[in-house]
Amino acid sequence: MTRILITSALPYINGVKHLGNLVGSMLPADVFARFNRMLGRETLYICATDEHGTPAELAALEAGQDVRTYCAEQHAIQKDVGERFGLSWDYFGRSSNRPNHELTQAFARTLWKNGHLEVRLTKQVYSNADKRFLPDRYVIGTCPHCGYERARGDQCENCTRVLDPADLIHPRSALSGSSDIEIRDSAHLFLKQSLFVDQLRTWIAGHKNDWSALVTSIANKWLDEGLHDRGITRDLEWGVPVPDDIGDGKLKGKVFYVWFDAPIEYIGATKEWADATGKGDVWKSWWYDAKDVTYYEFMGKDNIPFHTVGFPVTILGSGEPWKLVDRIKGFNWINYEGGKFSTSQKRGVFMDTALEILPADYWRYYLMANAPESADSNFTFEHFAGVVNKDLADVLGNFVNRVTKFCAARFDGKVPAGGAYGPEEAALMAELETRIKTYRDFLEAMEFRKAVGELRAIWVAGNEYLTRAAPWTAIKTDRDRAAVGVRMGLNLAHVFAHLAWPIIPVSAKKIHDSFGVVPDPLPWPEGTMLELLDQFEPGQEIPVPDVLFAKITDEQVAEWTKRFGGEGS
RNA sequence: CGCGGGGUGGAGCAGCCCGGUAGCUCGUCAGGCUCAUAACCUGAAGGUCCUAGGUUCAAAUCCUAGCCCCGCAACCA
Repeated sequence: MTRILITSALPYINGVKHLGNLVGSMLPADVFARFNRMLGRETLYICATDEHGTPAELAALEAGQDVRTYCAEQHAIQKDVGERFGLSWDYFGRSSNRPNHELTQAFARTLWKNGHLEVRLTKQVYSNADKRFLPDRYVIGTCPHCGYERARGDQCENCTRVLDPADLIHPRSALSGSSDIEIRDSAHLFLKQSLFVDQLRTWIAGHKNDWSALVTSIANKWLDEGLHDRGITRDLEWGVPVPDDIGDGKLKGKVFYVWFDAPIEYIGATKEWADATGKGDVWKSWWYDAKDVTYYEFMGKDNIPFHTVGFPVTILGSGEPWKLVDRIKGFNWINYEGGKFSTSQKRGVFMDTALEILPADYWRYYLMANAPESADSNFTFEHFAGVVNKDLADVLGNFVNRVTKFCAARFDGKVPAGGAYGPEEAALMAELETRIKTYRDFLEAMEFRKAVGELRAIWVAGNEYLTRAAPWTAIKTDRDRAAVGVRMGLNLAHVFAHLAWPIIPVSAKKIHDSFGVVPDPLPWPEGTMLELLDQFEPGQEIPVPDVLFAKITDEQVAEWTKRFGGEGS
């Protein structure tokens, strides 16, 4: 049987991620992992913090902390908030941990041995004031083309021309503002990506039908523009050191570029998982010569080039049977109240503050129902409140509430006996059979927006049925008829919770608590509709659960819009 | 001519690959029901499918040109 390996793009270490980061990677990966676990498939969902690179060093500097301490602290924070969001990763590792160091160095050694790396002398900007090399974007100066005074070293955002830091007039450090900078020669390792263009093209073409247009078009774009050889080392302190046996000693004190080591951490974190759970070498069976594994990656569109070109070159270049990704699920952006989410400007809703105002399931449902799959989508508190109130509170929450309350009022809160399912129930079961199949197919295809739409339609079918069965009317003349309606209603609530579990696990569990259902993960509801919808023995007590979803008020919408930097702030 | 995505009733989306009288959710209006979180159910109104050409018996769907919005543009992650 096929094993399912899932990774979501690694969240960068510099602070808690916002909803835009979440919706494109970790959340859909989690939903998909839960879905696969429900189906009884052996599933491994791996994630980790991406900790190396200049921004981490700078963030640590700003926080007044040693970079190691900073990363350790931020990792703990992200792990905690992720878990509180219900992210069910099997392991949440760290790219700075030992397994990734070892694997990254091993991959580099193999690439070196295979002749795919070479040492080149490059010119790097060094700031004497900051005592560090500056990446292009941290050098600012006057644009030689248009005279714009705040042009960055890589590009002038005024005239959009691509620049070299050496072109800038009056170059200075973006960190300290010091113009005491110089150009130094620095040796670096380059990965000869250009050798792999044909292989990549064939590989990508082979996935034309199972990757989205977004993914293949971005991948092909990079190939079409000509794949440059890529520098994979940096003049930094914090990172995976280049081993002495690579590059004839010319690379002493350098580290690998964060984009070289970060994807390898997918493998590294799997080893961390195996180490932590006493599984020894099992980690390797997921990655090496793993023909029975289907590997899924989830990411925002900014990450696509690195997963369709960068990381695959590392794998292909090794010449070893490491697992290449099978299915890539790419997402567009989610914008915030008409603008961009911004970590630096603290604009938008972040995972930790989101949980301060509402439980995770509200966010999980909304984000999956509006996942930016075909185009960028826009988050507004108004829209959010509308969707949550309608779908979660009115359609699902109210359904569970009305059926359990009626059961409590008229049947002592016990599954009623009497009567038998008839044509009305048969029609409902026929509809649900189709819809549940459709829902499952959408989840299987990672079409989350459509899946949630179908889930909602399933809930609506329950409300429609209840209106037709009208046990509150039937009970006046035909107690058995009313009993049938209530029994079916209770069974529906139970099945609804099952189906919703991948998306809103906490709420699903709340419903199940009333029905005395305990397994975790829950099995996917298999079997005939009759088996599914006639599960409870008459007489079983069904307590009325607390209101599942409180409605969001207009006042809250106004307050949150203001508080989180929306329009008018 | 840098690249990619998008432009469909008031809002958010599906349909476009494989042409055949425009579909879903919200919102609005009317009705029903009264078990329920003023909820649920039924029905209705509302669209030049960005623009202009072209192909075709027939185009939201294919082709051409243009306009507008968003993102990316590789050593920033």
